[in-house]
Amino acid sequence: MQPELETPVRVRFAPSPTGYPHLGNIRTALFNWLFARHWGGKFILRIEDTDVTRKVEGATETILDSLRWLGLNWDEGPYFQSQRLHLYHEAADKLLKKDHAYLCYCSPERLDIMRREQMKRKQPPKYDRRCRYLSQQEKKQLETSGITPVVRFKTPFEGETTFHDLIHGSLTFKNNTLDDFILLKSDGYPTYHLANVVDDHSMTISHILRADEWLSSTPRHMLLYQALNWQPPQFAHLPMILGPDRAKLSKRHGATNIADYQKQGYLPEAMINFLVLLGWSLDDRTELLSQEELIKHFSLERVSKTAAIFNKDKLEWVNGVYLRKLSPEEFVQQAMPFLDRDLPPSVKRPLDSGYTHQVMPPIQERAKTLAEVSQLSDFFFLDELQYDTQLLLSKSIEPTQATQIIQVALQRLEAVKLWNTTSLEDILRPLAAELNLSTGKFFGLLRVAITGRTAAPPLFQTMAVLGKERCLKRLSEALQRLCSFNQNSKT
RNA sequence: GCCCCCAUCGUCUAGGGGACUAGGACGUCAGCCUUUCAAGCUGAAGACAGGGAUUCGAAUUCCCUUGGGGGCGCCA
Repeated sequence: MQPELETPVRVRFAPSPTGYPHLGNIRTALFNWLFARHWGGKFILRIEDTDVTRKVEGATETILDSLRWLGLNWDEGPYFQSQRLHLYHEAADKLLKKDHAYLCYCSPERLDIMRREQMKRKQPPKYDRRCRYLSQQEKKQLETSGITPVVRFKTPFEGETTFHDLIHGSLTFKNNTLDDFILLKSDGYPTYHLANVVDDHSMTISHILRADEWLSSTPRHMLLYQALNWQPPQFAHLPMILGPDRAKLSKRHGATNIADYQKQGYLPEAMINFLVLLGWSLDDRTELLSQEELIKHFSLERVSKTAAIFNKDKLEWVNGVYLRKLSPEEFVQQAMPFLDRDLPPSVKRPLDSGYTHQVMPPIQERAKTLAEVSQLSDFFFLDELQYDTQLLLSKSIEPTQATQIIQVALQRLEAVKLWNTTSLEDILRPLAAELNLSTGKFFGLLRVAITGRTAAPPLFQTMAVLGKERCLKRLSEALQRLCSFNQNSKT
């Protein structure tokens, strides 16, 4: 599998700008990139914009942005097929001249009707090759008819096409199951098959690493290489990434665009680590690999043949691991834009950097994505806490008792001079005993009063960061809540 | 309908004739730690799709069946 020494590794990522790149596209890009980096070859970017009707504005820029975000830097390109039309016409002319192709005047309507009927008769939908058998006279007539023809390939009727795939091994297709596919459309643009073969040849691509969905068009491509008398590259068809319903990944699977993952606060390193494990493994235990390790160890031999189902839970786990590996400074830096974006507008901007640094350490341990950060930490930033007063009343604490407890706590805390994690613990822990309460009950009550929720970072640390003033204010507010709650329940 | 690919725990995978009582990870469950949550630690449940064949021996090789996926466009 080691590339021949005389053929330098040149691989390409060739998306079409008809939508935003999804996980599968990016995984293909990643494998190509890793393969190039591993062998010291070139990673080439080519935009296959030959379908004028499906072109999506901004898609190319999104593709480039996504690759940049992930650090999948390219060495050449992006090339645009729409700017290379002369190459495809040249090849089509060559094929026409060598009698490997012919002009076809059939209308899309005729082809459509034909296909429908074939389907109805449960037959494989194939072009009937009508224009392949046109008489000289018919040809002349059609030439002057004003119809712009397409160019079709003359697929051999007999024989079979065999090629070697680096992942699947030797594969054979019977030629009579293929039809005369179109090379050049009537708008002058090439189809995928022609453009792909021409470009891979002219860019001296050494290995084609693409998704399995292309496997069945490979014999067509082989036939083209033969007809053009070109040496084909090596093929490696990568397993597909499927949605949880086992179907090809698409919009209805929710977030499949790679850009969405950026917005949701996944780190590019985590994304890469996760994606590489979808179809490749180092051994029987390694889950976490750095970029350097990936480049060092990546090989097609360890690419699996089976399609993988995208598993979001594992992605979240990987991302959590990478998030926790960040230094506190790096984490704050990464989290800032998300806080700025997601915290309620009532929190004044710009955010206090020093304060945010104090808040983030316990959040870093808990966040699976950066988008969760604001949600996990908003009570540190908010002036007014919104929560259900019921939270102050656990099964075992009565409203009057809760009121008393908070009053006592408030009293003691008001007197505190040195406000830090240890001093708070030194005061509150004995107080639990004094009140004859379990720490769980006591701290739990205070936690709700201080944070407005039952699950939060450690209490003393939280209080220390919030500061004395804010804590006392929140305790008073809790008392008020209990007060009005008592009145309401009396009436 | 035709052609092609694929088949190990729910999911990602290790496995290339004996090292398999089938290993790891996510998730799940239980316990520990603990002021809650998270993290961490320990443990548990959990798979070779089925049937033939080859072989002293098969998750591993071959065949069939079944299941899943992909392709069959003037889309890529």
